Amino acid sequence: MSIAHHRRKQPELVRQQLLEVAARLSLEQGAAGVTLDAVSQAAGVSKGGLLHHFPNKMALLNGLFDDLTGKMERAIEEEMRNDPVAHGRFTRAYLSVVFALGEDPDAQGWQVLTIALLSEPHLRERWRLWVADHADEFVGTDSSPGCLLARFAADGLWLADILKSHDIDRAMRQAMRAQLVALSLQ
Amino acid sequence: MSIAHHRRKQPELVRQQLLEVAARLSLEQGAAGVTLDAVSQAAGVSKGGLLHHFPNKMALLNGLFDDLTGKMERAIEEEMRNDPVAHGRFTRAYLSVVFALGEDPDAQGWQVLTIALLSEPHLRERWRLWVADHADEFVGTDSSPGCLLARFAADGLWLADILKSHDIDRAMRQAMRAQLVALSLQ
DNA sequence: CATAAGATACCGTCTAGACGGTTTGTCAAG
DNA sequence: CTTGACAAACCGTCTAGACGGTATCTTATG
Repeated sequence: MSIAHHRRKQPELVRQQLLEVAARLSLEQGAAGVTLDAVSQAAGVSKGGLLHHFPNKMALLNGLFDDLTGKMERAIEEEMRNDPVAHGRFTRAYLSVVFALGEDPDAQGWQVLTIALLSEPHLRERWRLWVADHADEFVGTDSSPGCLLARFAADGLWLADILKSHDIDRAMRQAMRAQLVALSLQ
Repeated sequence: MSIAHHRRKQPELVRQQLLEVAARLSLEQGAAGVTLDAVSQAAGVSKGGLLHHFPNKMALLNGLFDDLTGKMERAIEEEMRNDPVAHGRFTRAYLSVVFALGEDPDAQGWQVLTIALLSEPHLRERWRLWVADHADEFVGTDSSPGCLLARFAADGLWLADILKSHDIDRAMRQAMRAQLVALSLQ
């Protein structure tokens, strides 16, 4: 007899809400803040409702992971399509996405979430696989020391963005990006 | 009247044990594995004993953090003393320490622990401060784009070491390090 | 140098609450 | 009228921490 029982059913929307809320909570309170109670409550759904969409907590975290890597994947593919040079193409797309991440305020949550995910051993392994798979796929064009270094530097910048430990102005960012792009061609 | 009551008291050793065990647990089971019960039991101390040395869980985590940054600090100072060139001296010391970290199998735990620590918002803030302080201290010699990039790349490599996502052979590592040292002089 | 007095280093038990998950029930849409 | 989408109550386990007690260590004093 609750309100939620009477409202229009919209499972896909609720599912999305749950993922979004879980991401926000991990941003604000760290990985420990992502509890079934907290997530379901903040999403305006009962715990039973949450567990209907994700049969257990791991499934929720995996869903989060899939969501993130999916977006990343698409952004990278998009960038690669617009790059005529084969050598280092993946690396440049990667740079592009990571740099964009640091500049878009919307994407902030995205980043801290990644840290939270990394603290879960199972998800760390999944990420390892993701990276290894991509390194493998583009071994012909993106395995030079220059490309590797460029991607490492991008990761470091991404980490710095998360921690907000340096504040780097736009000009500096662009200069660094140019230098890394040059590295990717090397 | 337990055995432990009668054994020789050795507070400093017990304290060290507790920190060591906590680090090991976070390595093996992720941040969630670091519970007062697990740590105290694995260290052969009662939970009361643990809470005598560290009045609450946060104090234990802070202790871990202090331990790690302390070691890092000393290693960096040591390296800096042996570097005659002023420009980029801190960056090169940083590179040296981070590269050494990836090569020393003993230091493996060190790394994963860092991830676990980063998932705790309070400790993430402490790390941010650590980085910002050092960047500030050496702003005269280590704030060029080259130095910044070199340190970012080192962080990226460190992340890769944690995830074991790439396996980079020794020659490649040395080549990359040489390139980053060159960057630090730029 | 012996020893009493206090400080320090623990131990073992207990508790309140949080957490992941189960079960049972209710409503609505096709 | 069956099934998918939830709600609500409940359970067992785990966790952080409080607490009171006991054994060892240190230091000051006679």
